[in-house]
Order: sequence, then structure tokens, then C-alpha cells
Amino acid sequence: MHFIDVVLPIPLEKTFTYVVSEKEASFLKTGMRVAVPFGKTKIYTALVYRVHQTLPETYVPKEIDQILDEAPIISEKQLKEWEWIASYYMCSLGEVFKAAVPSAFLLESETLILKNESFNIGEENSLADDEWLVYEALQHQSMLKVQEVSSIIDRKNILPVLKRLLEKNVIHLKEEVYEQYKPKLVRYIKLGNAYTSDEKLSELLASLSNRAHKQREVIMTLFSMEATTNKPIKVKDLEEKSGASSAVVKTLIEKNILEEYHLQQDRIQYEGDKVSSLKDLNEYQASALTKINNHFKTDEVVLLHGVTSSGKTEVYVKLIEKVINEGKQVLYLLPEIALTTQLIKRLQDYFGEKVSVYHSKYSVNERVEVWNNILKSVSKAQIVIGARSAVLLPFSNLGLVIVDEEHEVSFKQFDPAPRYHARDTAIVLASLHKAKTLLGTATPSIESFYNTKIGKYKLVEINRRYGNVLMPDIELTDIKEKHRKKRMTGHFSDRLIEAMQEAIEEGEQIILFQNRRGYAPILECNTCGHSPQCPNCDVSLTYHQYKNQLRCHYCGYAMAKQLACGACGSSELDTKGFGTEQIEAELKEIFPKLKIGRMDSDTTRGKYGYEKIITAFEQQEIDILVGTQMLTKGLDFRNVSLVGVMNADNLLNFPDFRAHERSFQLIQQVSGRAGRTKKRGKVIIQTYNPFHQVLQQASLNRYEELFTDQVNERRQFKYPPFTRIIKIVFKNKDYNKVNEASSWYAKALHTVFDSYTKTEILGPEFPPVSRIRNEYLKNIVIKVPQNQSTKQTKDALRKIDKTFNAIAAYRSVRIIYNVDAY
DNA sequence: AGCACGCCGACT
DNA sequence: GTCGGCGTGCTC
Repeated sequence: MHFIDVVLPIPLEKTFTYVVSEKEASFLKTGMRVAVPFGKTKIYTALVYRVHQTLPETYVPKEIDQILDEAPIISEKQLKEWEWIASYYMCSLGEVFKAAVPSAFLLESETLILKNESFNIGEENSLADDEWLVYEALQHQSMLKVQEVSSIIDRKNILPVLKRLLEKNVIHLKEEVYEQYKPKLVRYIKLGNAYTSDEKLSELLASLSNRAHKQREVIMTLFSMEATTNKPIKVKDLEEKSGASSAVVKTLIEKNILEEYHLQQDRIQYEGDKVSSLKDLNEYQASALTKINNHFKTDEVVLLHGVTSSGKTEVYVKLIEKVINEGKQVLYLLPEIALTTQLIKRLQDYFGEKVSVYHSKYSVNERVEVWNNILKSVSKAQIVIGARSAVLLPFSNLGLVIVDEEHEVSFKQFDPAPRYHARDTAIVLASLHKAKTLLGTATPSIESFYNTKIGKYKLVEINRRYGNVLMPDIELTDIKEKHRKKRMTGHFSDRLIEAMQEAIEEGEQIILFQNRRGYAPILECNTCGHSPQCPNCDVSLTYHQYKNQLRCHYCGYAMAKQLACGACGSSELDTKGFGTEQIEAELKEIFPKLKIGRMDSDTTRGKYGYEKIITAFEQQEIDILVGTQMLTKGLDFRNVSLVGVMNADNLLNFPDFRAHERSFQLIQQVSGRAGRTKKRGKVIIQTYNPFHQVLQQASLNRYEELFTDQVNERRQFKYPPFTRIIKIVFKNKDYNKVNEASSWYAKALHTVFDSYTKTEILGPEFPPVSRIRNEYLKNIVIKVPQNQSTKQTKDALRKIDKTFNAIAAYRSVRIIYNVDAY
């Protein structure tokens, strides 16, 4: 007897065992996909984990449905990496599998309703109304999907009806699995075999000359095309060149004069021009490169700390070149791929079609192609640029991982599981391949910089901007004082307006940063102080003037803005706080002649949303661009001389231990957008606290000072890198259940950890937003000391989790584990 | 996670 | 009376 253990794409820890034949057992290998029946009806795609001969003792295993692959679709090292993720981030291997694989690889079955041919309607077998409707539909359509039946009889639960129809032998059911990936085939054309000799060809042309001059023309064109190239000729090209319709070509094919054939083609074609040679490095870049290469001789991870606009990309390019010349693969991770068309183009200019891009906005078919190219290690996918999920791809021969903008928090997946950090996972991935990792940033995360201090990573720095452009001049403007002296126009200080006017007169562009979208985050009644709340979440609704709507940024709930207060009926409503939309509106008042653009998640919906705005700004169709933190990510605008931060305080006052670090990074990054060419850029930061340490440090580029302060603070208050944080979230519709369940859990934690560890347990506490989509939330935060094994801690958590789930009253409370929570 | 099964309120 | 609501338990 032969069996396989498989991983299913569901959040269950265990593997499931199925029976296979001896033949199947010798064919199947770890990493191939099989379709298996699971539960009463469904067929799932599963991943073969182990082939063995141990008969399960407590149940009778089912047989598999079919084998889906001829060879493994995941690599050995990749599976190791996935296992590390599952164990470190406390989730199931199935969840990693589901997140990693393009959805086209995960076929699910669909129930189809087919008519039973042997059934004849007669007097003895009468059908009820709804049964009749289904029967009728099947006379026109050979099969129906469950959803179609549901809409035909206008009912959600169609099972009773189907059951009766089955009993009456009217229908039968079938579980169908679809292969979603279809290779893209391109039609090619050539002369039929009978006409390949010159003799036959002239005979043919002669016979066509009179009555079919169109056909003759097509053949002449094809003949001349074949003479000039050895490549196959596309039907499309032939039709274009000869000016003939597809009908003419079709006739020729039918007459066997022409022969068509298909070739598989990748959907993603590199469309760049010639490959340009690498730029020469300046002395600072060159010395950084040498240092990195030296460190890589002995160490695994190097942090490249280069100020904004110092030309880190050119250094990466040199490193990539070296690795691909050794025939190895390179992974280039970026925080948000949608914003990086600029970078992709640059890399393609150097490396041509060796560059592949992988991210979630690509279609499933495109993703399957990139996946397969990487798996087969073809040169086309030797350099992979991708966002977070690219770290889960099937590399077989990785030589270098570059994590650009290493400090970006979006590298940490928040929801759903696996809640992995792509930077940290990348380092694990690299070590599995014995490859090197380069972390690059202008503003290192405290954790990574700390790691260079304790020797875990090596540090290389570039302190000069490319072309010796000066660092931007950052000026702090005290808006408390400006308000007192009545020098504010809306949310603009006279200083900012003045600087803007100067820039505009010089024909330069401006970026304004406000970390909040919408018009105003709160609408408040002047009479009673009431402000409209989201009915599903514990937050105030944000006012969006453009659509005259109140919207919830957590669940998407929207309602029309009411003219009167919902509580007291007063019509005196006022806004509190401000977002990008309001800034845009004010700008239009102050600078009525200028073109103003806005970039936030409201204006960048859709696949090309970003591109449109960025291109318009690049081509200087927009004078002033207002936006949220999207603006900070790796954009390179030549003509921006002024950057304004509308309000730095709402960054600093975030209730999070990383708030200061993040404020510093954000200010530095957004400042980096100013003056990237010869002229020194100007940055104006509006704040109520111009003497705040962090603002001072950001304005004077004192990273080391920020680092020292932060490290001291974190050491004192036991935050990373001195502890590891595991956040446990409890979620349920019932307020009391969340309270009881989380208290029980906290108690269990105290009994396990208090006596013999220094693990700190905080909470349970309600988060700032304690209800989202009608579910109450409560958090417990565990701080594991640096010197204590996190594995042991997690094992203890898993144990508690098991006991917890055995208590019927608590079971419905969902528990989410977030290791290294951000 | 899905999905079936089973027990309860609100409508034809 | 059925329809569909949700809680519970299981999946090789």
C-alpha cells in the first residue's frame, strides 16, 4: 500500500493522508500538486509533502482524484523556507502555500448540474414549480452551475431542490476541476509543404494570377517576408503587411496552400530598446561597492546606508551584474511595486530581458509564467523584481537578495496569515541558498542598524548625494505661533506660501505631504459636540467633500453627508482635522491658476492609477502634487525644488513605539524628493512643536543621534530589538466573549511564564479602534527577552491555544498571532 | 477555511 | 408550514 501526505491550502496544522497506486507513488514527488476530495463534496488542490507506506491507524484514507503536475512546482529550498515561515510566524504550512502560489495553481472544484438524458417527462413524474424551472433551463443549456440554478429559482439554498431532482432522476451532478492557466498561443503561418520548391511556387502563382489577385498578393508578401528573416512569421504580421483580410488568409489555409501552426508565447514581453552599458560609479559609490564585496567574502548580510539620492541603485546594478555573470539568480525586493515603474525601466535598460517582475497586480496567467521561468531557472527570470510576496518564489539557484528601502514597514504582512516580514524572510531564504543579502536604505530601521552595531550585519555608508547635490535644507515652521499672529491661510503658513510662490516663479514643482486622505477626519456638531460614527466600527467617519460623503476608512461604509446633526438637529456642523482633499481645495483658492494633483488611495485606484498621476507630474502637467505617504516611496522627480509637510505632529503623536522612528524616516524620505538635480532643495515642515527632538534630528540629518535615543528608550521600555513582540488578537462579535476569552488566555499565560521567565505580558487591552466590521477586538502583547528562546515561547502558546479551543464557550473567539508585530 | 448538519425565529 | 439565520463540528 502506498500513501501520500499532502498540504491543503487551509489554516490547519496537520497534513492529510491519501491512498495512491504503486505507479502513482513512484511518479509522485514532494512539491507536485494533486487534486484530492476533501470533505463531503469539495475537491481541493493539495501539495504532495511526503510519499510513504505507513497505513493510517484511525481512519480509512481516500484516494486522490488526479495528479496535476509532471514535475514539482516548488523547489526544495522553497519548501524549507515555507516551513520556517510557518513555524516562526505561527501559521500553518497550508496558509503559506496559499499565499505563495499564484491562484491559477489552486484549482477548486465546482459542482455542475447536468441533465439526465434517460429522463422523459410524463404524466407519472410531475415536477414542482422550481423543479420545472431547473428542468426547463437544462433543455437549453447542457449544464448549469450552482450559482446559475440559484438565480433561476431565486433562492439561496438550492440543495433540497437538487436532492428531489436527483431522486426523480431528472439530473445528475458532477464535480469539475478547471485548469485555470492557459498558455498564450500565437498563430504563425508558412507555405504548405506542396509548394516549397520554386517550381511549384511559380506554378501556383500563375494559377492564381487572374481570378484571385488578393490571394496572390498574400503569397508574394509571405515569400518576401520569408526571404528577409529566418524567424517564424505571425499571421497577424502577414495580414498587416499584405493588407489582406483574415478571410483571404483563411481561404488559403483551407486550400492547403498555406499552413498555420501555433507556438507558445510568454505574455510578458520585454519591450525595451538596446541594452545600455552600465554607468560608471563615482568615487563614493565605487568605494561602497568594494566594501560590500569585501564584507560578502566573510559575512552574509550587509546594510547599505546611503543618503537619499546617493545613487544606491547603481551600486545594486554592479552587484547584480556580478551575480548573474556567475549564472545565479537575483531577487530584488521593493516595498511597493506599483510605484516603481521607474526602477523597473532602469534595470531593464541594463539587463534587458533578464528582468522579470512579480507582484499581485499582475494577472494570474502572467504570474504563472514568471513562476515557471524562475523554477526552471531560465535566464529570462534571472533577475526578479518583486514586492513582499516575491520572497516566496521557487528560486533554485539564488546568489543575491537586495532588499531596497529596508526600513519600510509594508514589508511586514499584516493580514491575512502568513504574517511574515519579507526582509527577515529574505535573509533566511538567502542563507538557505548560501546567498548574500544586501539591505539598502537612506533611513535604516532601528533593528537593522542595531544589528550592524552588534556585528550581526556589516555596515557600509554613502554620505554624499550623487553629483554632489547638497542635502535639502529643512526648515521647521512653528504654526502655533503663526496661528497666534494670524499668519495662517487655512492650513498654510505665510512662510510656506512664500516659498511656494518662489518655486513657482522659478518654474519648479512642489510636493505637499499630508498623512491623511479625505477632507476632514471628523465632522462635529457645534451645538452638542456629536460627531457621526461608523455603525460597524468604533471610529468617526471621515468627511469626503468631493462626493459629499462620510466614509469609514476601516470597513468602507459610506453615507451621504447630512445637513443637520444626527443627535440634536442643529445645522452648525464643523470639521476637525484635515486631509489631502482639504489641502487640495485650499490650494485651488490660494493658487487658482496652477494645476494641482492629488495622490492618495482614493485617486490611485485601478491598475494604472499611480502611473497616470506620476506621469502627469513628471511631464509637468501638474504644478503642485498633494499626497499621503505614497509620495515618499522611491520616486525620482527632477524638477521638484520644494517639499512641504503640512503637519508633522500627527506623525509624532501616533500611539506606537515606532512612531518617532517612522516620523524621522517619513520626513527624511519625503525631503529626499526635493532638489535631486543641481539646485539645493528646500523642505518646510509645519509643526506645533518645532523643538521636538525627532524633528530637530530629522531636519539636521542626525540619524545616529536618533538611533542612540531610540535604542535607549527601547532598552528601557523593553521593546525590539531588546525583546521580541508577539501580539495576540482576540476577535468576536460578542463584546463579553472577547473579554472573557482574552482574560482566560492572559491568566493561562501568567501561569506558564511568570514563575520562571522574564517574559512580560501586557493586557488584555482594547486597541485604539476596538471594533471593526462589527467585531470587537482585544490585544495581549507578549515581550520575549532577547536571550530567551522564542521557539519555546511559541510552543507554550500553541499549547495554551489547544486548551483554549477545547473550551466550547471560547471556541468561537478567533485568535490571531502576530509575531514581530508592527 | 469551507461546508454540512441541526436547531430556532419570521415570512409566503 | 417552509426559508434561511447562525452555532457546532469535521475534514484524510
